[in-house]
Amino acid sequence: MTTQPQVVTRFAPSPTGHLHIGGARTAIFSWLLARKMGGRFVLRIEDTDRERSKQEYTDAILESMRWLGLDWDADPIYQSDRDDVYNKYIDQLLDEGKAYWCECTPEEVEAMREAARAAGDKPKYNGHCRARNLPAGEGRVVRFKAPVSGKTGWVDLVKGPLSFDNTELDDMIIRRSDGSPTYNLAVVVDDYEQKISHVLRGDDHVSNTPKQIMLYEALGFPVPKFGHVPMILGSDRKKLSKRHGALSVMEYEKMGYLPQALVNYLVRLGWSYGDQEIFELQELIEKFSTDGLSGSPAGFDPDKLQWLNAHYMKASADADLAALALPFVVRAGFDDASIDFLTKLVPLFKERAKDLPELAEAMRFMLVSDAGLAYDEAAVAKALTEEGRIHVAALRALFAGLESFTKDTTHDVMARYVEDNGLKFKAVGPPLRVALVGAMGGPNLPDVMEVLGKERTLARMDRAVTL
RNA sequence: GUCCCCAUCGUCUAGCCUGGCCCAGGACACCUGCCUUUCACGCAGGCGACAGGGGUUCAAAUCCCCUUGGGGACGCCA
Repeated sequence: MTTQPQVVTRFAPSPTGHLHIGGARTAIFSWLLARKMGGRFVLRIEDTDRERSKQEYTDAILESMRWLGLDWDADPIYQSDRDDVYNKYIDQLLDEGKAYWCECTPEEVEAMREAARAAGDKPKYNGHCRARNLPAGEGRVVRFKAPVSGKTGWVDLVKGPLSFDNTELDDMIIRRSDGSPTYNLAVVVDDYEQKISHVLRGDDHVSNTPKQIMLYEALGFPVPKFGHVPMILGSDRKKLSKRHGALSVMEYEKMGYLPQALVNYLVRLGWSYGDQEIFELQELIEKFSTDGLSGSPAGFDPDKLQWLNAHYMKASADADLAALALPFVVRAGFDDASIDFLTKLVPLFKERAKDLPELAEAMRFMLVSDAGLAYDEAAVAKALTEEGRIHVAALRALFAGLESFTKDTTHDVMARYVEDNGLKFKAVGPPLRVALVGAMGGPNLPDVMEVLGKERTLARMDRAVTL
């Protein structure tokens, strides 16, 4: 039986910072494509920049991936311990006359670029050492002998047919003077060795693609399919980058967003499936296709992320949301809060918050001690009038006689009280609310009382009438 | 400067490939109303876009060209 060539995608971060949302989005797309096609998703740490790469960033990136729910199929490979592999291929290119040693200094090359720029051309290396047949030597780099005519093109998964005139490209360095490979060489070698079939990456890589295709061809490797997803723009329509407002995935976690909300938001930013907005992870895998990817850049909209976050909070099981909220509750000053109590609180509050800090804040009046409850002055003035206090006191007496103190029994007591005295609910609701909550908003009173319990409910009412 | 890409409501987008069903649909945000003791949720409405100009065609958001605007890339970074 014949098998389809397996789909293998990859995410190849460079550990020079945390995983930011742009990187996270391409990682998600790549992961989705692999999962959808029943293929493999692998990781590669591109740490050839020895100056800026840090292990702690690698760890943080992997942690963010896990948090987002993206799993990978093999241990990540690190480019930093593959120099011999790269050199093997560089030597091959050298042997075949497809690359050459160059002794031009960075300053000299810069001068060439300046000259080209001045002439209105694209800044390029001028090929000074191309035909000199220099041997290896201290301080020398290896350059790739790029074709000087013709075109290099491919059919992009996102943008369709794309092509570049080879005269646009120069002889790129593939091996630095310190012996390490440069990005373009290392990517090609690794994508080949990891058998990557589909490369999904940011738009900022399109101009690297022809260079890489040349390398694939020179090396005799099959060329994978490429798809370039547009950048994420900030509110000022500028590219979102590490130094320009791109927040890291970790920061969203700290701000109290749920991973599924971030994933859903990021996926919909640049990808669509008809009019659908909400996608569970499993559904995303079923419905994802590179066909739905948009070719135009998208602006980041924090409001919509918030809306999705609110949605996923509402959709969460109470206990799960309670666990998620716990750290935020602790941070709000209640380090003795228990998951059990929070689990009872969550159903009353999850529709009233868009993120975890808001949730913790909304629950504050339930978490705080009865004596420590803060009363909003305006609310007290408005609802705890003389008449209001009379109702609170009367209700207090009725509640005190209750055997079973549940939302149903307290509700019945209130209903009967209102009816017996020919009142409107509006006359007793607000004063009771202010007595228990300290303010005018919040969940249904019977729900609040049930969770608070009889003792605490009465304590708050006692305190309120003396205010 | 050179090359590449992109262009539908404020934002994300559907529609564009395979012109007519689109005087353009959905979502976020915003506004109004309903529900409710309150806040929120929810529900029902509303506001709001085919960048401009030329073509092609009986017919263009959809195809072609130009202009404008935006983005990206031009590294011994990735």
